[in-house]
Amino acid sequence: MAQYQTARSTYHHGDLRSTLLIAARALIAEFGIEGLSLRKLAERVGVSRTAPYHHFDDKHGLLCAIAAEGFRQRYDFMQSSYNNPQLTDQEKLQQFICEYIRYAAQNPEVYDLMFGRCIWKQAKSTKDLQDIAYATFQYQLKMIKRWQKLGLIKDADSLRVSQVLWGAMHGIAKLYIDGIYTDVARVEEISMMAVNLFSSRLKS
Amino acid sequence: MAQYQTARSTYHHGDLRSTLLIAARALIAEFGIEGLSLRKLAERVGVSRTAPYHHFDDKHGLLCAIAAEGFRQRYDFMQSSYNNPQLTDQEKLQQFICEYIRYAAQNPEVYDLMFGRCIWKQAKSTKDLQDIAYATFQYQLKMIKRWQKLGLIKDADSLRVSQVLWGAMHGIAKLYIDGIYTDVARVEEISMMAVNLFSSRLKS
DNA sequence: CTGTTATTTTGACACTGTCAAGATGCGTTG
DNA sequence: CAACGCATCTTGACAGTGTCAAAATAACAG
Repeated sequence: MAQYQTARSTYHHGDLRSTLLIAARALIAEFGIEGLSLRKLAERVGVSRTAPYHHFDDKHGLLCAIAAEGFRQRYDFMQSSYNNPQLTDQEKLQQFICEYIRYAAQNPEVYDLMFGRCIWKQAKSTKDLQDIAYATFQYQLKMIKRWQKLGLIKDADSLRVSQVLWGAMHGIAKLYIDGIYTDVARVEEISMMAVNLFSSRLKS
Repeated sequence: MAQYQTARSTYHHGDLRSTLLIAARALIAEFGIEGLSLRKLAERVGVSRTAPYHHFDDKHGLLCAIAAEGFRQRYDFMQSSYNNPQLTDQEKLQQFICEYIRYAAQNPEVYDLMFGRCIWKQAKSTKDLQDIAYATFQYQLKMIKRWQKLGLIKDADSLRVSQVLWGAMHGIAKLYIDGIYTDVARVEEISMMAVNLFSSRLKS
């Protein structure tokens, strides 16, 4: 039963917080966000129902923590892609858009957590989370400004352009995640069309 | 207590199904989708907990019914806007985009129902619902093809263009609904930028 | 060794969706 | 008109859920 129990099984677990996070991600991958219950989680970890409450304020708090991890991961990836010297700027732009959507498609549950109402609609999203999320968007804005200077993207109000582009990526991702677009191969084609439409260097 | 009870309060309610739908929309507007419970709903309508089960398969079924209503409403609006002789084609395109996002912003809960995972991810979305949703997208595709012929939108694979545009509208709407974009005035500006970016007649 | 503190547990409460079985009354048929 | 069938509604029950309060336990500092 105690499948995720890492440390010796004394009364004090030792590293429960991170164990809970790992198990929670596994459960979410298996049953979806709706299917995650704190009690099931506690049972899997081999601990009592209310133990998680000493490491997270809330179920909400636990979800925030998972989302924050996702943001950090994405931030790192975006940065390393942008700084990759082997890519042309056009390729970076393409990779930015396609990888965004690909990440969302491959981590649907975490993505939903990161950008879903469950976290942002409530006023109580963690400060920690807000910071990393804001930084992520700022980085994206910075990249877009550079691409505009290079003439790869239409030169209009950078902030608004960035918001529309983000909207497009988010929307395509969401339509796939929520089951409206069902074919992942087509989503790739849609992504490429998005690259095409947002690039000002028109080929056709 | 029986605030939504319209007919005389005999044993048989008479028109429970539509009464439930009305009350459900009110509850959703008040507490959000997550905050809707069948028991609360039943109590408001002044009926027992399980009465709704004779009119809807499921809680899921009730939500589908509300979503279907939303689709019909949107379909009608889209059609009448497109057939409005007082608008130029450029204005129609702009209205199409802006009104889409405005509708979502003003009916966030119903919109979430219409396009959320809650309905589409489950395989059991009603046939009725699938039909009207499909028709809606087909109509949109038809409009876009026409706008392409008129040179208002870039002439590439219509289906893919349509999917990217839909993605953009959906994404912007979602980012607002879920509380990431918080200022409705800015969302209007973002919508206008979307119109600008998707129009091939560039002003700048 | 003693007391403080961080963890964890058990018990309990108010909710939720939904199934099974019984009660009620409308509508149609004999 | 009477009787039956069926749609409708109700009560009772069950297995879940998140979370609070109070008690139990172990680690740690003095």
